[in-house]
Amino acid sequence: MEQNKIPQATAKRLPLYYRFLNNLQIQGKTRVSSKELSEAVKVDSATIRRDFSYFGALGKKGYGYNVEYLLGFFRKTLDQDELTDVALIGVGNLGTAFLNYNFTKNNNTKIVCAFDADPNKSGTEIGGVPIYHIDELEERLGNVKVAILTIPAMEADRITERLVSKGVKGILNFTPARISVPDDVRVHHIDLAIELQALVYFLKHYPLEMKEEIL
Amino acid sequence: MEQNKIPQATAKRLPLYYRFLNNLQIQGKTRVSSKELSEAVKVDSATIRRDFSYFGALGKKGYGYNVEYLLGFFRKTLDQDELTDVALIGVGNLGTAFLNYNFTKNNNTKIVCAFDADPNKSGTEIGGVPIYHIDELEERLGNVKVAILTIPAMEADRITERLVSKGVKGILNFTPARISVPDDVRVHHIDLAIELQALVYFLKHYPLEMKEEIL
DNA sequence: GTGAATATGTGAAAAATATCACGACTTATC
DNA sequence: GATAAGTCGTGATATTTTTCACATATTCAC
Repeated sequence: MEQNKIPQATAKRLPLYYRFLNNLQIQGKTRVSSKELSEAVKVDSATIRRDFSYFGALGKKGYGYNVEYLLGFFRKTLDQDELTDVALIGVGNLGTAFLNYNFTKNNNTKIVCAFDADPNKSGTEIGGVPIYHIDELEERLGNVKVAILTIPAMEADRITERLVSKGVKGILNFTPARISVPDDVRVHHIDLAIELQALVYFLKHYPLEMKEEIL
Repeated sequence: MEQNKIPQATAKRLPLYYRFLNNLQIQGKTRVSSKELSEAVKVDSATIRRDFSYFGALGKKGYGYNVEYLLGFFRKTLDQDELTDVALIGVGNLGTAFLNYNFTKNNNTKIVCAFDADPNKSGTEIGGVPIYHIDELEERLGNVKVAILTIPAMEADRITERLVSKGVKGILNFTPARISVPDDVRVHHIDLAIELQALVYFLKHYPLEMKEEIL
């Protein structure tokens, strides 16, 4: 809430910066320049400096940035200290990939429950996350505010409605369906087929430019 | 190559438009307005009209767009008639999700081969796609120009190098690693952990605005 | 200390993207 | 056919994002 004057483009890069700073610290590096960081994350160094500058003067001229200080700052900014609970809907291959991925390690998010329509999956667990039948969604969801949707497109609307009426405010939607939600619910779409098609389109129509990094 | 004057933001939306037009045709609709389309794909109607206008006057004032005509136009524009072969590297949960997803149905892309380091997977196939051992990459890859990377981050650099030296020009990178490639190779990063973190960040810091659709 | 090298932070400019708003044309209705 | 309603295509404008380029400050080597 503090300053939401931070451009969205910047906000989207913060987790990326955070992870690389984390890597640097693990490697024992104590300082880093915007140029080095730029090479690592493939973002223009001026953009990085600009991004950081929205939070104040975090670096030192002629020196660069102190890794530990910067990391500490971002930890607070990105709320790395409080864990956000997440629910996963749809335990197919994609859903399973999420469950096996240990988000908590580098992230402030944790998948606390998963749901699937297949009764054979109910009662089991993957990656330590219990899987419930989708019919139990309302009773098992608790106070979770964020959900990952990895179900068939056909069911997206119905499940979304149920999630929203249980108070979910953020949805990471992997289905091709463009779901409708109230204004106070945020949806990020990640459409794998479209990403692939867009890549192919760029390859054919935007020949060898000096740029990468479109996404 | 024709006109690469089409803005990249527009180009990224084309596959989305294409898919929804396809749905409309299947539903038997013959005409559609930018307003209707807008509601379906959650993109401002003026933006849609602007996007379309880069390709000329595709619609009719007072009428809207003819679904069949528009679809035919995009089919050509998006090269839906020629199939692009794709290789998949890394047959874990995420990779398997891709193999089971039938891209060819609505898309102009086809995964023709997959590779994994696990010898138990070599020789098998998933979704009709043969899986080879990663050691056979060079001999089995053939003339494939696009690859999907669903492997552990640690191996990203080495595999990328091998792909690039075999002539791959486009990589859809799902690893958290930011890979380095020559200027004529295009990489799109999709970083699942970062997407989730960004969503959480937006939820906490950008309270209930009237906008959705950040991604 | 001193000079060279390094790197930030930012005003200003550029580029990219999104939106407004309206003239022009089409369709539908009576 | 005349009127009303609907919708595109686009000039103009607004907004967002990126990049340039440099004054200013710090570090390093000797």
